[in-house]
Amino acid sequence: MPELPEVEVVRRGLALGVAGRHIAAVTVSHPRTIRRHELGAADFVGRLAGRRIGSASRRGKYLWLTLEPNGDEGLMAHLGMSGQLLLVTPDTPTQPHLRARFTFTDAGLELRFVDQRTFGGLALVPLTADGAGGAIPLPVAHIARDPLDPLYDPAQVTARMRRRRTGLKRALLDQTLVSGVGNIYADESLWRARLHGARPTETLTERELARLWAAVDQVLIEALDAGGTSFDALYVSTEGASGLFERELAVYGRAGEPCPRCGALIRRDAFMNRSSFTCPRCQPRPRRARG
DNA sequence: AATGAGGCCTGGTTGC
DNA sequence: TGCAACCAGGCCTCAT
Repeated sequence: MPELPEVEVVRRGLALGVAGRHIAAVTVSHPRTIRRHELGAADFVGRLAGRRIGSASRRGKYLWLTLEPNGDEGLMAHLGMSGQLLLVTPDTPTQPHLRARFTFTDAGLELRFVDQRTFGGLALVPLTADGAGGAIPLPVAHIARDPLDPLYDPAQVTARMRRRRTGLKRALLDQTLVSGVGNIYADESLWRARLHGARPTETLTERELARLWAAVDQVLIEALDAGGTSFDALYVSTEGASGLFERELAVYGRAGEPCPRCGALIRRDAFMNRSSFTCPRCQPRPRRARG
């Protein structure tokens, strides 16, 4: 599942593979893929042709390519659950779930958006000031900075978190509080910090939250170093490579296996129509639980 | 305003 | 064997 480390791997691939190149032509083969591009496929395709790509940026799980000459527009992408941005030779056979295709004037590798479950999408969007001298796509300007952002401020996130009246894991997954963390890295971070996701946010101490942010940083960086987590092979880099972090997962997807720290059996619980994995001994469920 | 539930999607897996 | 139900889950919309 693409969360922050996976998206960052893809961003790096795009920075190396498409920055500075001129788009020749674009084709869109599934309308849902550009559902966030309000003016439709013809507008999307027409406005991209001939544009030069500037840089590849990211916030949380969103990434975007700035478009020149003005740099005030961007091609925004979200991978959803199964989106892939692949750099392939033009003669590569059409993938079963190919949704969009970008060719370039230099006849080098082309860019393909492949997305089995179509939760992902592309849109051509205006960029707006991010309040710190940078730019951010207007539709995602409300997303919080992520832990790898130089301007990310854990003390501020701690303060906001303690004002919430919700459960810890729910808050950790809220992209307007801190972005980039999804179900896998939320569970891994909570396990490392020995916190249960059902802790009411207002009961968390500064010390506990400091422990959590340290764990989040660690998990994200280690996952990035491993090239991300390719839990069901739906996530790959621009070169088609799987990430290797799955083998490092302590709890996610490991129900019934021993906790790597204490040996108690990992449990799976339903949470928000999905799953949460915890160690019952390292992360006892609080008496006053929320979520 | 803040919080939470529901819906969108497809294909692999599971159970009958 | 065949079919239906289930599951993965990020994020948007809507209700409270």
